[in-house]
Amino acid sequence: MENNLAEHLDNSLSEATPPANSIGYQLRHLHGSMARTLHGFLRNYGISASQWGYLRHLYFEDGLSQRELSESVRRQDATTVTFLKRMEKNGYVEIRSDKWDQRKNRVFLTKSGRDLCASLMPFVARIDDIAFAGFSKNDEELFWQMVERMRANFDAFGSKRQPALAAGD
Amino acid sequence: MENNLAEHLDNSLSEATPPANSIGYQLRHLHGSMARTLHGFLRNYGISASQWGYLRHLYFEDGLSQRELSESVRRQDATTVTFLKRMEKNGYVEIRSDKWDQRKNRVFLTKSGRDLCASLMPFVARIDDIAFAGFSKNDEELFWQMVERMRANFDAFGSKRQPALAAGD
DNA sequence: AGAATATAGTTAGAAGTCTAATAGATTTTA
DNA sequence: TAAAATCTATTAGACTTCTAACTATATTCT
Repeated sequence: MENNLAEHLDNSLSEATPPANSIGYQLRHLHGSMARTLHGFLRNYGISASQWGYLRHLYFEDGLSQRELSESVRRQDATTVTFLKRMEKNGYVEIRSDKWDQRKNRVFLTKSGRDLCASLMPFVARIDDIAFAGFSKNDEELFWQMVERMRANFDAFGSKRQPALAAGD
Repeated sequence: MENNLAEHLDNSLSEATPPANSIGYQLRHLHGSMARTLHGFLRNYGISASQWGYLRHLYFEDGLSQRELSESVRRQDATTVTFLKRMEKNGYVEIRSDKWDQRKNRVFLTKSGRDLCASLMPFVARIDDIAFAGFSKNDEELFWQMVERMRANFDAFGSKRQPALAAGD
């Protein structure tokens, strides 16, 4: 992949793009299909895809503060509060106030939460197998690189952002 | 890309996958970065990314029934109702009852809605330029193929679905 | 024609997410 | 040390989306 960002952007204040050709539409569509499949796996356990994201992270690393957890799963602090309330009520997580810093809460997976994750994990892992079915090892690797590259492109654009489109132009 | 779906799935009731390696996490992350960028473009116009999806579709094809519109943008009928109420109030769309079938409404973009789309379109089109910056034409093409393939994989799995994981296993 | 079925759109209610404002705890600075 | 700034979590309110139940209209079948 060559890196010709500037040029690439310049020669294309492009023409109108039909929806189905846009990255936004396609990404959303793909994400939707994936989420539906995941939801199918989790439905019977009363766990949403979003909750699964939290639980899985805690399965690999718990004892995080709420802030750290939020960042790990890329959601806002406020969203995490909602998640924790529900999962604590269900007995899957436990929240203990940090010993040295009274502001912080530490989030732990309970035995019950850990067991749940362990039993679900192999099934959920199939999501990835389904996604990449028919991909060569090489293509799979390439796909990850592309996704990484693309995300970096957006993030780079976001940080050195132009002074925002004026409204009414 | 070879098509060895069945085999691929069989030899992998895989081990636990760390979050950051999962397609779910990565897709959501990428989609989030993209959506934030899009939101930045639209913010000053008081249009959400979701609304943009509807408007853009109508820009290319209006006169659809609500049902058809919902399917086009892959949202539920109920969601479309919410969208239409707001956009009609803002004067961007107009709803006329179908002449031959009283159940149906036909959705049209107003002059004002069409102008808005036209002025936003070139900016929003940059989203795709940003996404693919640094990609060769070939890589871009490959990426689309992979996305298409992946989505097909999920859809295929969804339709011939197993009798759903029993709860409590 | 009249009853049963199907289709289009709406409403109600729940869940998930975000932003902005707030309260409490800790650290920095004057 | 006291005041100011910063950090952590929470609350309040908005928005988007979904599912399920409902209403109105059309179509099909006997």
